[in-house]
Order: sequence, then C-alpha cells, then structure tokens
Amino acid sequence: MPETPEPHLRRQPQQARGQQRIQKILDAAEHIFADVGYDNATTNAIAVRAETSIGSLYQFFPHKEAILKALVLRYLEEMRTLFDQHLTPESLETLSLPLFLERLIHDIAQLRESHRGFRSIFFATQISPEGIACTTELKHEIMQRISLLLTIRNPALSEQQCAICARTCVALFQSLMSLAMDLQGQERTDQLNELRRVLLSYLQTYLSNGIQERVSETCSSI
Amino acid sequence: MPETPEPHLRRQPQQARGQQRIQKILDAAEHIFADVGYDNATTNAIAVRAETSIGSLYQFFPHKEAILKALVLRYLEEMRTLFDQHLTPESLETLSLPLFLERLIHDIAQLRESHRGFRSIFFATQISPEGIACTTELKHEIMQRISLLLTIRNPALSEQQCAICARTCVALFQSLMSLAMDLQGQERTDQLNELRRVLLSYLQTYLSNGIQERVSETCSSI
Amino acid sequence: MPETPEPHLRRQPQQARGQQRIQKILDAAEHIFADVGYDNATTNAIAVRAETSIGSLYQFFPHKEAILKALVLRYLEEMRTLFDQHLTPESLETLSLPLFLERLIHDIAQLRESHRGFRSIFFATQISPEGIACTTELKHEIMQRISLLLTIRNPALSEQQCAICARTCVALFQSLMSLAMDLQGQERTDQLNELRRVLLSYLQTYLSNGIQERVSETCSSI
Amino acid sequence: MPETPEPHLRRQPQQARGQQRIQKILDAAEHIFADVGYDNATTNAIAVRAETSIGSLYQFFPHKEAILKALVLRYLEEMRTLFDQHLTPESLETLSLPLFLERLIHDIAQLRESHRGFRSIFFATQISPEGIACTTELKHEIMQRISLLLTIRNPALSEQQCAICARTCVALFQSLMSLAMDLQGQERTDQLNELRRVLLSYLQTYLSNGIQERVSETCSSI
DNA sequence: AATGAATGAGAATTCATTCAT
DNA sequence: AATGAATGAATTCTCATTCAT
Repeated sequence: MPETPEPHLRRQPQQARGQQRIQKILDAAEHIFADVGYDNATTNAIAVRAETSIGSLYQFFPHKEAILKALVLRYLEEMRTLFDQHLTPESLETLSLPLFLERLIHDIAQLRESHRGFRSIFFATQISPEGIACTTELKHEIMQRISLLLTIRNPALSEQQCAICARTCVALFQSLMSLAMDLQGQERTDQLNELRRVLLSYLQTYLSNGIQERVSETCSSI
Repeated sequence: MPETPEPHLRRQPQQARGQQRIQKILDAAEHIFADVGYDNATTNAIAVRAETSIGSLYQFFPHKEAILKALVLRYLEEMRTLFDQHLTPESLETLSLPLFLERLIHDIAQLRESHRGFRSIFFATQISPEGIACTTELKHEIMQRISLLLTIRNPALSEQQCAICARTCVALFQSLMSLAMDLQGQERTDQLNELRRVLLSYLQTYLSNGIQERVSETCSSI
Repeated sequence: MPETPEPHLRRQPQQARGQQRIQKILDAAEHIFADVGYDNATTNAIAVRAETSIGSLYQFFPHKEAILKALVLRYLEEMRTLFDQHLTPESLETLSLPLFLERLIHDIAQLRESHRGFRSIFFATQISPEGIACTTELKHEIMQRISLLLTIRNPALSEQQCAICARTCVALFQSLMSLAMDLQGQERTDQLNELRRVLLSYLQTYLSNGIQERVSETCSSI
Repeated sequence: MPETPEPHLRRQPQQARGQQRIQKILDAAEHIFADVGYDNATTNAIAVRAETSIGSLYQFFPHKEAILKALVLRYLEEMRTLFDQHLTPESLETLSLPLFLERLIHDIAQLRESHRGFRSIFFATQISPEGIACTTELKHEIMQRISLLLTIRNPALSEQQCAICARTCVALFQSLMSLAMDLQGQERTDQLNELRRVLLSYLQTYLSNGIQERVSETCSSI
C-alpha cells in the first residue's frame, strides 16, 4: 500500500519519523473521535494528545476531515486484510458453514476489539461523499465476495438473489457485531453466538438443498 | 399527551398557536439535523426554516439539545403507539408469525417513511445521557414485549434465552429496516421482504417444535 | 412634588391602582437591582417579581433606565425629607454638635436600613448624565445647608473653606455609613459611633474657638 | 512577580511579546471598563482597543471576568508595593504623623492618577467571590499594619479599638482620595489636604497623650 | 521542519422592546 | 388597559486554519 501515494495527505513523509508521527496523530484522533465525536473533536486536542504541534499536524493533513479519512482508510485496510483471508473459495471447500462463520466472526471481533471506539467514528455526521466512498467501496468488495460464495454453494440462485442476500449479510454482521462488542464477558460471547445463529438460519434458507445442517443443534454445541 | 407538562420545554405553550410553532420548529429541526447532522445544525437555521425568530425558538427550548430531545420524544411516542398496536398477545392468537411480521414491518416502514432522515439523528454524537435514556427505555419496553411473545409461543425457553433473542430481534429490525428505507421502489420492497425472511428463519430456530412453517416457501409467496 | 408631572414616566397614572402598580414595580426593581446589579437585572424578572406583565411595565416606564431613575428619585425624596428635618439653623440652636450628629446619624441609619441593598444601585455603571443629575442635585443642596451651619457656628470661615468642609462631610458620611450598615449588631453600633467621632474631631478643627468639647470624652460617653 | 504562574491566565505567555500583549489588553480593558462599566464593556471592544483579535484575547483570558480579575490583581500589586514602603514601623520612628500622612497621601494619589478610572472597576456588580477576595485580602493586610502602628504609638489601645480605627482609616482614605482625584488642580490639592486634616484630627483622638501637634496649624502650613 | 501565537468567521444564547390579541 | 408572544441585534466564546519565527 505505500506504493500508491495517498492523495489526502499533504505531504508524503519521507522519513520514518514522519510516518511515526502520522500514526501517532491517527491514534490520537481515533481516541478523541471516539470520546467526543468527530464534530466535537478539536484539531488542537488531537495535536496535544499526539504530542505534536498543530502546525505539524497541518503539515500532514490539509484539514480535519483528512484525518478522519486517513483513519477510516487505515481501518479499512485492516478489514480488507482480514477478508482476504476468510472470504475465499478455498475456505468454502475446507470448512463447513458453521465453522466458516465461527472463524470469521472470531477474527472480526478481535479486530474490532483492538479498535474499540472506532464504531462511533462511522457516525461522524457529515463526511464528504468521497470520505465515505472508500467505506462503501470496501463494502461492495465484500458483498461481491459473498455473492460469489453463495453462487458456488447454490448455483440455482439468481444474481439478484445473491446480491440481496450478500447485502443483508453485511448489514446483519455490522449491527449484531456492534451489539455484541458493546457487551462484556459471557454476554458478549452469547451475543456473538447469536450472530452466528442468525446468519446460519438465514443463509440456510438460500442454501438448503436436501441435507441441511440443523441450526439449533450446531449452535448449542459451541 | 398534552396533559403531562413536558419538563424539557422552557414554557408550555398556552395557545394552539404555540403548539403549532413548536411542531414547526421540530419539523424544521428534523430536516436540518438529517441534512447536516446535529452538530452542524445551527439554531438560527432551524428558526429560519421554521419561519420563526431565534428568540421564539429559545422561548420554547432552553437550548439546542432540548430540541433534539423533544424530537426524539415525539418520534418515540409515535413508535410506542405503533408497538402498542402490534406487540400484543392478542395479535399472536389471531395471526400466524409470517403475517404478524408482515404487518409489523409494513407499519414501521410507513412510520419511518414519514420520518425519513430521522435515522441520522440517532447518530448525534453528544446527546446527554438523559437524552438517550428515553430511547433505551423504549427499546427495553419493546424487548420485554417480544420476550413475552416468545414465552407464549414456546414456554420451554429460558428467560435468558428470551432476552437475548428479543435484543437480537430489535437490532435486526433496526439495521435491516434502515437498509431497506435507504432504497427505493422494488428494491425497498425486496429488502423489506428480506427482513421478514431473516426474522422468520431466526425466530423459527427458537419456536419450531414439530410442525414448522417452511421459511423459504412463505417468503417467496409474497 | 406630585404637582410636577414626572417626565420620565410614560404616563401619569390616573388611578390609585396604577400608582400601586408603579410602587410594586419599583419595589421589585430595588430588590433585583440589589441582588444582581442594574445591568444584570432583566425587565422581565422585574415584571414577574412585581406580579405584572412586561407589557404593563413598559406602559409606565419607557425603558429600563427610567425604572432606575424613578427608584433613585423615590429614595432621594425620602432623604430630602430627612434632611429637611435635621439640617436646619434651628437644630443648631437647640442642639450641641454631638447631639446633633447623634440624631442625624441615627435617622439616616434607619432610612438606609429600610432601603438595605439600595447602596449597590448607586454603583449602576452607566446611568445617563441626567439620571445622575438628581443625585448630585440633592448632594449640593445638602452641602449648602452644611455650609450654612458652618458659617453660623464660625463666621470667620471663608466661603471656600465652608464648601470644602461640607463636601468632605458628605463624603465621610457616605462612606462610613456604608461601612457601618454592612455590619451587624454591636459592630454596627460601634462603627456608627466611629462615624460620629470622625465628624466631631474633624468639625472641631473648623469650629473650635476656645472652649472645645473634648472629642474623646464625648464619644466614649455614648 | 513573573515567577509565580498566574492561575487565572489560560496560558502563561512564553515570550516577551505575549507579556506585552497581556499588558496591552489589560490597559485597554481598564479604559473601557472605566468608560462604560464592566457589564457594558464587550470583549470585542477590548480586543480592538488592544489592537489584537478576540481570538488572542481568549488565548490568554478564559473569559471576560478573568480580565477583570487580572486587572484588579495588577492594581493591587502596585498598591501593595506602595504600602510596603510606607506602612512600616521604621517610618513611624523617623517621621512625625503629619509628615507620614503627607507622604503616604502623596504617593497613593500618584498611583491613582496613573490608574485613573480604576475606581469604577471596583463597582463591577457581579464579580465572583474569589475575584473580590484578593481585594479584601489586601485591605486586611493594610488594616493590620495600621493596627500595629497604632499600638506602637499608643500601647494603651485595646486590640479592638485598633481594629475599628484601622478599618475606619481605610474607609476614610478610600472615599476622600476618590473625592480628591475627581477634582483638578488646586481643588484637588485642597481636597487632599483635607484628607490629611480628617485623618490627623481623627487619629489624634486615639493617640494624643499630653503634647499634641496642633492639627489646624499643621494643615494650614502646607 | 517544527512550533504555537494569531486570526476572525461563526455559533449559541440573552434580553430590551414591540405589538397583536 | 393588560397580557405575553414575538423579534432580532448584540454578546460571549470557540476552533479550524495560517504564518511568522
């Protein structure tokens, strides 16, 4: 990824020191955005928390929104890496649906745990269209991969059916994952399990052809 | 509702004119909040859109946040009315699960349509705890009603199971309803149908005891 | 004084009811001015405390400042009455200086007590010149009366000497009276006594001609 | 004084430039407060007069009141310096009472002349309690010093007598000094002389033991 | 490159005063 | 006459961004 010069950065930092500083700024921003929301976060506060001066901050980011964009991008990159691992035709062949979901959910939960508080950032009220573009771009990527998996599992499905199902899966994933990550301990585990239950029962309405894994059983066996 | 004096209003309007003005302000605020987000909305802009002076606005609402609270309250009130109609033991006896969901989804979709853009309001970053309290209060109410319905349908379910299931249903409803309402025409209809499909397949994992309505069939018949 | 139509009143109230209302407004204003200061007092608050509507308030007083003026005038009127009783050549003939001062101080202390909190009103920052005029007018009246008394007691004094002495007496009176009235009980009594001591010792430097009342003795005898 | 970080400043200026700016702001505020009163002074007007932007003003002072406090503090500091010079036991031994008063009055008159218009600042209606605390603190300091001087001169005085006398002296000083400083030229000189006369005659009622400097003579000799 | 002081447009809120009822 | 809703100019204070050092 460092090959493509990031257009939202004012200056591509030549030195490692600059790169570190950018990361520090993004870390600071992530925390502050999470605490008070994008709109209420001040660039000065971000600079202070990043132990830099605003001057330096503005040397890297042309304006506040650019920080948000960079932050989202950094997050999406991690997400993308994760999906690159899981949403592959290979995983379909080697894994049963329940096992596949279990691993996917587990890994995403971990990512979200390490970016706790990121959730609120997506609520940033008025990110410019381009700002949001990358998010939807990733979403579309993911949805296409899911569509593909669906077609492989059940070739009878129309393209449109696949699209709707994929879109629905992503939405389910987002909301129920958020719900779970707001909980702690056993409650969270239970809720993550519920996410799997929802997805399984839902997907089986599309995939079931004769032999059907019994949803309730599988889930209770975790 | 006008019987209970609303404590977050600076002045309870004596005359009908005042009530109308309040509604106009709330309508204006709803639009503007939806357009630019709570934080970026200016009280002046709201006043202008409501065709009043800021002075008048502040005669009714002590501060910006009070407008938001009143808006949420107004919305919740409508929601509550709706749930009062649908989430009753009676509806269980007279309706099959698919039919029950169909009607519920239909009515909520209508409510959301008339409050388009309300969604973004819930993302307002810094609503004071009490502001949000009423939202969660309603949510809990709804969850308890769902729990009750579940127990009636399947007395074997533990209280905890009911609670998790109810919570999950609410989350599903929220996210998939939002997803659908962001779409238009046939796409929206399809997506609403998908919401029903998700809920049906999910709920059946809890309710199915012997005779089970076939999910896929029912849904495709709409 | 009711002969001259008061020019700062918008309307000379015909009926007793109007007069009462004006007094009620002035009473309310006196309290509120004393509490929060002239600038921070709101006309609405005054109207509320006076149990009227702002509309009515503005029927009598063209603007906020007029209330202050009327208030000052009312106070000055009472002061004038008091000085009319005390600062007369007759009192000189019938009273010794210590006794004269004792009575004067006593009566003024009483007046101030009944208008506690009035003091802060004189600190109203920016009363228009005319607003203040009546105050200084009264002051001049008083000073002239004192000058007269001085001349009578000691004809050797030049007019200029009398003027300075009178001016000084008024200032002394004001500041030490305020000092005393901020105290309570015995402390106040002591401080009022000290006011007499100051005035006596000071005046004697002008009046002493041979036989001199011993200041310290007289004072300690109170 | 720059050693102690002033807690009421938002930011302690690092550079000399900042210090200058603060002084300029305080000078501007002193003028404007004197002109229109604290309440009617606008922070914008102060910034304009100080030839800064409001932004800068608020970089140093967290709010309007802080400007007032800083101003009072600056003034009190100068006062304190002055009293440190005069109100010492040494000055008692080397100076006669009239001479002592003459010098004290002269220096204080000079200080007030350079802070003309400061007087009105003390009338600011709503300074927070702490804001006023430093004023009374200084007053108490001064009163204690005067008490000490009184005890030295006349050991027969009770502690309470000294306290009352000191309090009275301070009040006399304040009011008569103000009176004088509102005058010009010869009138001011005369009035300042009158202040000395008042204090001398008053103090002698406490100090006179046998040989007494004749008040009237001394004063007329100035 | 880094710093942080300076800028000023813009936002929330108040309150004297008017005027329709 | 009385009421109190309506008005909007004016005020305090914030914060993104620039720029001199």
